[in-house]
Amino acid sequence: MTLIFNEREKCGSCPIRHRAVCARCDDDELARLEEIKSYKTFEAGQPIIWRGDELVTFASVVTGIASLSRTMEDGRTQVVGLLLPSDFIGRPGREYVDFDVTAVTEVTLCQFQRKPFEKLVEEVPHISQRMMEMALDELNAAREWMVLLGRKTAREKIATFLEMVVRRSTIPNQAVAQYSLPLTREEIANFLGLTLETISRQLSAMKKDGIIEFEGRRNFFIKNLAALHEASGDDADGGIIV
Amino acid sequence: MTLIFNEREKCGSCPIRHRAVCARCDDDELARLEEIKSYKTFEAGQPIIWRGDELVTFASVVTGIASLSRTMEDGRTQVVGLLLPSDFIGRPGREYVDFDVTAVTEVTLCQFQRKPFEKLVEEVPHISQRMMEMALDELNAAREWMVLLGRKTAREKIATFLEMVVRRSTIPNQAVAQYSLPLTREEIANFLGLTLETISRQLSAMKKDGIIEFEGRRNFFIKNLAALHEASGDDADGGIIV
DNA sequence: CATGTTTGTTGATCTGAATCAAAGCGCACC
DNA sequence: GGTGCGCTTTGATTCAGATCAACAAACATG
Repeated sequence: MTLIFNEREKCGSCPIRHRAVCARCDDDELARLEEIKSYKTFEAGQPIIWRGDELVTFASVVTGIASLSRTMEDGRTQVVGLLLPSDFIGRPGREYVDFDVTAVTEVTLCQFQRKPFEKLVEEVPHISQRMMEMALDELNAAREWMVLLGRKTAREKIATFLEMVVRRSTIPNQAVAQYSLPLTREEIANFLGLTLETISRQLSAMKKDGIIEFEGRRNFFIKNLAALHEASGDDADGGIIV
Repeated sequence: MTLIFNEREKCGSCPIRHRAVCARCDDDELARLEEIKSYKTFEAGQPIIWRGDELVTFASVVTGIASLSRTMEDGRTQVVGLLLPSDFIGRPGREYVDFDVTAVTEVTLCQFQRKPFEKLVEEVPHISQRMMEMALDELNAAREWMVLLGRKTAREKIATFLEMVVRRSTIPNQAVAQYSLPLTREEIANFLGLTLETISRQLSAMKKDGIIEFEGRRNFFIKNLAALHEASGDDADGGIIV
């Protein structure tokens, strides 16, 4: 459903396979990638790049979670996406960065130098095809999120968010059905277009309604998945039709 | 700024040049396009395709305006984008349609058969490159809109919308500075995540504040561009950095 | 050119979420 | 195992925008 939480793949040349890049690369192409790549780690909370910065490298998230956001002059901020392992950062063909990228947890990136990477995109057709597909997937995710932001109630927004966390959990430990919120209340609020108090209140309400159960601040169980889905405002099978 | 209102280009093989397709095509490629294309016209208000429909053709808007939207089970609807001449409809690699497409005005499409078009995308590298760029542009537009939907006030939303109309007007007749709303109050509301009453009230308020002046329902003048921009909540030059 | 129909305005009232304001809880750090 | 700080919860109040309800203006239609 979203750019948020994409499927992960292992890759020989790198701890993860960069979805956009190496899935169909031959040895020669992989070698070219090796030459222009480097790793960099950011601590939780650190900015990775700011809107308006000159774009000097592209990158793939290797571990951790980063957020893509925009902050207005008066401080209101909207998170427009989450970046998970294998997600791509950067936009071939642009000089400047469009949104702030921030490390939510500790984040390791695999960076690629801009010019040689752009050359690669131009010369290797399957890379631009893959990037097109990724961009279209993210576009769909962004549009789904527009519906959430524009038309859903606070409760529906949170239910949708929880469903997303459940659906995209790294380790789907169905046995216990225990999950973990990747974000603080405030970050969730900025992602859903609400305030942190509203997040807190709605989570409490859903707890009271027997839909979820918390264990500490981050960990939770789903006690009633059907009710959660019901509360999300999405039809039937949560956008399997998409 | 948005997918909405893209720059238009003339094209020999077609009343418009399909931004994604023919900009860099050679004669052979254009000939292949000719073979798989056909025109179709839809009346204002008519649905063009529904979410969930099987995707059988791609298309480029030739004339008119179409909207991309999602309607929830209870009727709440969110417009997630407007499609203008030269904008592309469809998603190579997908079987089904993700959002409803509706003719806002009378719309003429130039349609391409799906299979041969996908083949073309695979075989002609510059087409997938162009489509990637388009998708990335639209992604950016969608994310900007997410900020609007999630964090802007009613007045800011409408000011932003008016600015967009002004910036992207087909004929920038700066002499008179008269513009025309492409949508009804209700459509604007569904695009901005508001109700039609709020649109009407805010437009009246801006009229009272001497920012705009109406002539009939659709036509308006900007009396105070600086104030309009001020009201949009965007910084400095309206996202030229983007 | 009267008449119905759709679209837009304006007013009154309601309400969901924001805002303002304390507490409470967890957690890291001495 | 306190002590302080950053999160989180909860309560009271406000307010922007929704909702409900007329009415008016524009437009199409016979």
